[in-house]
Amino acid sequence: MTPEQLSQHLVDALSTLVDEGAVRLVDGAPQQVRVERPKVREHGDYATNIAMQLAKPAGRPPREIASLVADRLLQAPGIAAVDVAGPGFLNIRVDAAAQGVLAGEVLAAGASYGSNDSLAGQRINVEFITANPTGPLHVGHTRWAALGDALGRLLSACGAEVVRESYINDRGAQMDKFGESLLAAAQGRSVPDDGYHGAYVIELGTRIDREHPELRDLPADEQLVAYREEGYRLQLAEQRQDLEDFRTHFDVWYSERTLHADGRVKHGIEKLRQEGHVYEADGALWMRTTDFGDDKDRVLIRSNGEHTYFASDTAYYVDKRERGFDRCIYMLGADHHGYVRRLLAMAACAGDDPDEHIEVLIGQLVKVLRGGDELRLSKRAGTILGLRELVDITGVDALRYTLCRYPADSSMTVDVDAVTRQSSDNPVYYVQYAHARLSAILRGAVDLGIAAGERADGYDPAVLDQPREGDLLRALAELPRVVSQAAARREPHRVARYLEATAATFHRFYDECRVLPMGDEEPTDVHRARLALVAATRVVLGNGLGLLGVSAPERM
RNA sequence: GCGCUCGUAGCUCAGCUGGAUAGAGCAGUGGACUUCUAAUCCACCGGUCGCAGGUUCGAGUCCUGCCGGGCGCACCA
Repeated sequence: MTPEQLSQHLVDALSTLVDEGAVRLVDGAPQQVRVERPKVREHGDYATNIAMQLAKPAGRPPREIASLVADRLLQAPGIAAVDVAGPGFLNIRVDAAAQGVLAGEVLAAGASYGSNDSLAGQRINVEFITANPTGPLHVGHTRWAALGDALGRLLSACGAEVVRESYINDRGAQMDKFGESLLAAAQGRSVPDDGYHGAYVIELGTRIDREHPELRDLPADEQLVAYREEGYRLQLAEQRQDLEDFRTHFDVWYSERTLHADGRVKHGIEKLRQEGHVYEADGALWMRTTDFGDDKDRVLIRSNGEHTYFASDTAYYVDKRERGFDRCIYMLGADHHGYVRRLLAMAACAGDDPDEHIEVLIGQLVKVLRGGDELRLSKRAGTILGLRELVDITGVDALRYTLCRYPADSSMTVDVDAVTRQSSDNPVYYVQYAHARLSAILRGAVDLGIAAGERADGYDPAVLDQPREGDLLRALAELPRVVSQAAARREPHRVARYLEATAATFHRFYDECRVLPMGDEEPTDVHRARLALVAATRVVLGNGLGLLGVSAPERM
């Protein structure tokens, strides 16, 4: 029995009570009842506080309602016991056989177990890592790469149509500074103070000089443009390669330049003008974002005729909506949180509902410790520990998992030395080890000629009546709600935490319950049932790791 | 000054939109491998949930005010 099925039994029980007039509720019986897994074993397999919630509207003591629900619920199939406890909790125990069938359900669903249709029909655009193509990606980008990609996988698992997008800031003054820096480096001059610094600038500059000696003869201004463009091309290619190697794939790389070149900026501003939120003042063109909660109005076109960055953003948003996305998710660093309000106001100015069509997630910055000191991440100062270096040190799995483990809105510290040194007690290995262990058992079963465990119907669910078996079954039953909740709340870290808890539950099961027959022992129903449970657990861990983009090894 | 955000065990962090005795990992102490992977398991140690009020049957969680850290407040990108 899954929590969802148990919930339904509770809903049914309550409806019956309301229909019979045993409980009077103005709004009728609730459509949903949440069941939770108690921390203490004595509180049953599942518990609910529904009676306490209904006490006030029903005008009766919670324990009295609980008692009525308990009697009714006991008549539902698969319910072994229902107790009223404390102020009015319902503690529920589920029949072993009813619980045991879950292993078969997991096996039947296979790779799709955990997926659901809670977001079916939604077209979602997920934008993350908006970087300047002027240097390697740093740790902050890396966090979003892991988290953004995982969120994309989660939303897809909930049935949404997801497009992952990265916006390229390839327009503006910083691009020229980049070009100047590269050229200076190529000519052996020192890089301007306000330019880009770091070893990669020297390397890139000299590389361009080496590969394109013909640029030496160009006039200075053309030389600058050539360096800027070649540097852009090479740097972007490197970013993309680094991300692909990190298993983060973008469906669309969106260039800010093309927004202007294709006239989409003009179109976007026109759209806002039609909505009536654009005006001219002091020789500049403004958007009246204060109509929708912004602190002040924002300039789209400066009095000198140049478009602001915000104008590009506006056009980009309008374009996303016109490409058919119901919802646009932005994942921004904490240093941009001051931008949130105007983005939401901008969406409202475009005639949209900010609660419905746009969503901004803020990720706290990542601190990096190395040698006990905090590393300041400045691209210009050249003190960068990049995605590439981090991956080289820790490996893709460990880094992705570590970055996915924490909620985006909490700051985190990555101690490079610790990650390097402790690589064997990183939680990712704990989960992966469980998967490898499960795989080893299943290999052993094949060797012994017991293949029944792989089949959904090849076992007797009723023999899975040990506490550790029940714990494990209930853990497996959680995956669907973990996935839908993690997706709904945009919190991939819940998947990681769930995997750790489930791996722990499995390790305890393994410690106490022998799965394969020993020696010359003949396979029994218990062996076959436990094999089904083991196979189901492997499916769950494999699917969960997949949602985080982390590999599920067969051996370690 | 205004705004956003975070303060939970020695360290890194969870805490399932208000539930029962606040949890993991690491660090520390002590145990468990003749048979499926010991990268594992078990036990112990460890807390004024920043502080003070408030809301209610019930608050780490919601509200207010302080204290402390981070970040942001452009006709910059």
